[in-house]
Amino acid sequence: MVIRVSDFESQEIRSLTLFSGLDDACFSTLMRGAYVQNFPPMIDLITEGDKSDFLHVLISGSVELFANWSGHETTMAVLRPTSTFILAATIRRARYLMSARTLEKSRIVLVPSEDVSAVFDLDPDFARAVVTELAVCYRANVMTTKNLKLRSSLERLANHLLAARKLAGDAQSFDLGLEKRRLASSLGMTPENLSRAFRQLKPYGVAIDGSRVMIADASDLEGLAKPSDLIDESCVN
Amino acid sequence: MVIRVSDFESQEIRSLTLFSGLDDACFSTLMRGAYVQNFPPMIDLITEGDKSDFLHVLISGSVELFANWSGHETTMAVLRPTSTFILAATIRRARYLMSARTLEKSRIVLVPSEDVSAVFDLDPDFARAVVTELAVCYRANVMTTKNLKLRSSLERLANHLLAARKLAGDAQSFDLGLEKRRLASSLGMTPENLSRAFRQLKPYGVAIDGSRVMIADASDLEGLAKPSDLIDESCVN
DNA sequence: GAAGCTTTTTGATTTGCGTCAATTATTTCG
DNA sequence: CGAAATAATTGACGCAAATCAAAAAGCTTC
Repeated sequence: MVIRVSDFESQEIRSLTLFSGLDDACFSTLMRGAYVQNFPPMIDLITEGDKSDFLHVLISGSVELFANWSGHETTMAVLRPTSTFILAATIRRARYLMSARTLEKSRIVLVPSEDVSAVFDLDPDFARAVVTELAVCYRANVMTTKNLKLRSSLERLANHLLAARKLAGDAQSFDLGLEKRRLASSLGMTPENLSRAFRQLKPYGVAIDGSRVMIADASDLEGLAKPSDLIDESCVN
Repeated sequence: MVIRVSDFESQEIRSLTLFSGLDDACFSTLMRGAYVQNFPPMIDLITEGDKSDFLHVLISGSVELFANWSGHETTMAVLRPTSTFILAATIRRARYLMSARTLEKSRIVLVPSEDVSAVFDLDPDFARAVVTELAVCYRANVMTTKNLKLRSSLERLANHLLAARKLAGDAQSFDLGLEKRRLASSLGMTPENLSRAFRQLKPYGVAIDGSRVMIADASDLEGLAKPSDLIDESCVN
């Protein structure tokens, strides 16, 4: 059964950079073919290698992008609302390079690839929005690569914590927001190593209780992390 | 002094996917403001952190994209003709995330960012070409991340050699095409470790003499490398 | 609230890979 | 061409991080 996108959600989707510049007619075209779906946690949404059919928009909950090779699995990113995913595959009409699963109960809008393509040609503003969104994602990916190749796992963790703190409005304490094993995988390390890394950060004023992180003095941690806006600019997708 | 783009080079640039669909008027607009420049080897073209002003098109020679952090440097990619670079920064009008330098004597076309932007709005075909190019680059980057996170350095080398062999038309022997230390950096390893890795590949029929690589039996090496078109699809940029 | 699961932590051990240092090969350039 | 510089290789060593194993702590679920 197809479930239409509600007006309320429409509003929310519209607030995304990808859709904000769009004129009403075009936006309606996109939403007409789109449908919303609720998913329980740990549901596979897409599998790498499959052909892409829909642009996904995460409205609530959280989604993990991950990849497999030769028996190994790695977390590529953890997405939170409101963000789009697999835009590149949608545009290329190519096979997915990553798989996706829900982590929490999630609400997701699915926009048919053909509609995205059609509106792209119809509305120059949308075209510009798509290319901007893609450029942002591209740059985020470059940052990921730099992060992996230039930093040790301890430095990656330190920078992640500083970024998370910033996202939490520079709060003195904040929630980790995801399981530690997934954080570990996303940072390119094992859960065991992450656990030890947290202890190594104690002298820098980092305390952790469950999923609650407390950073006593951010500038202390920054001394170790050496954050750079050419690597750490917070960009979800 | 501004050097115009020759007709011959014009032809070559046009053959790029980015420009192929473009109508003549728009292409002329782009080329009118563009200029060509010759660079000796080892010349810094752009520096990460600087604001982007030009879309770069490599016509001949080769260019290294690299990044620095806290005293470390890593090779992000080595480009060969004909390819564009820093398209994402151009579109976002943002600061470069990577630096670039010539490796060989190179000929490069510089297209002002404003012109790219203007033609993007003017010509839907160009808009589509830009978004396609960007999507390709994005996907290449995702592959890089998967390569780094899912494979050991030996596996990365093995897959690189198989990809290079393919690029050389499945020739039994081919040139490495870049210094070993840059290859090492681009694969995320040290020169010393690369040297050892080459020796480890001997039992798999890999021989190396200077920059000449010989692969006796590709299928043998594939047994180790386990190449996947979701990671190894050859895409330069 | 206890039983059974999963996740996290901790410790012991191994290993892949980086670092340091020295030698050999290769390239550059006067 | 030969000297100097740069790259590549090799060996010894150390460290970061993975693996293995087991205990502890958190979650479910009935």
